[in-house]
Amino acid sequence: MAAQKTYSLEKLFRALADSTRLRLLNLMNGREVCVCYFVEILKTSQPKISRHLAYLRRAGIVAARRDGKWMHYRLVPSPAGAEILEQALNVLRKDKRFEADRDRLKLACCRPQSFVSLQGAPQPVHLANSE
Amino acid sequence: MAAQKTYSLEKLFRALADSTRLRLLNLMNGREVCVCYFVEILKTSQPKISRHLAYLRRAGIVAARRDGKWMHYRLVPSPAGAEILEQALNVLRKDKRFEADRDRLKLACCRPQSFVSLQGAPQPVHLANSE
DNA sequence: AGATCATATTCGCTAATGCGAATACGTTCA
DNA sequence: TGAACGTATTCGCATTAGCGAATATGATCT
Repeated sequence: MAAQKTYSLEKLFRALADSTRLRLLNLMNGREVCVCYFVEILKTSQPKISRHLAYLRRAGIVAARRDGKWMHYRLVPSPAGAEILEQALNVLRKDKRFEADRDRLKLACCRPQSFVSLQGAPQPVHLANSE
Repeated sequence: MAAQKTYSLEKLFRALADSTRLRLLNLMNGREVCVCYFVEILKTSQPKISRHLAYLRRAGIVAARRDGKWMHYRLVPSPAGAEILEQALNVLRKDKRFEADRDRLKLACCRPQSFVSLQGAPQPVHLANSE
């Protein structure tokens, strides 16, 4: 349909060549997550998170959904170069540094009341179509 | 052994986030190739090729071997994040743009005499340990 | 040793990237 | 409507990456 100007693989790798974006993707692996959770878990400034999410969105890797004042992000089911992305997510799953992020996310899901910034925020929701 | 300062995955993706480097890796997939062949096939300046090869070498993805005045490059058997790299090479194998490079390389191997820059140059040699 | 060849590196320069700070936008609720 | 909240975007800056041109290195051959 759309003629891809540059090598799509290069575009994908560019999108993956940043640790903040990798951490975001890792957290989105299997669930739809609200921006405020990213900010809390990664302990990073909100504009920075937002910019990287926009980057991933433009790259066609994630999709956003508005829910009142909250924005939820999830992985796009089958973007171009999906095998690579799947493989990357699998590697992240095994990496201890990224596991720590996921653990903190789970903790925040269990006890959102102990995180000031998450009061009243919609919790991440597990996605069905992910293995 | 060596403590990896940055996320190794990020490093790998950075190395793959450039079309020249992807084309080089594609040509090295399964063979050890002399620099002059890269220059001829990619129709790119020699310093540019050399710099990108140095980048891949520093990233631990390829290794160099000197043979008189010629330098041969090949993929390192099992670098960090090998699954990703393998997957990437597989995607390149299916991509028509990259296939064209490989076709030109094969042509150059068959008829090196018709390429001025390849006179007397050692031909690419197929590697055993690649599937 | 000097010439030649293949390859590597250095030197500006330009363009792209990532960031914090500030600000704008869109929604909800009083 | 206006205040408050969550999120997105803009701005200015510093760092990095990629490039062509020139030059350096290392090997071979006379």
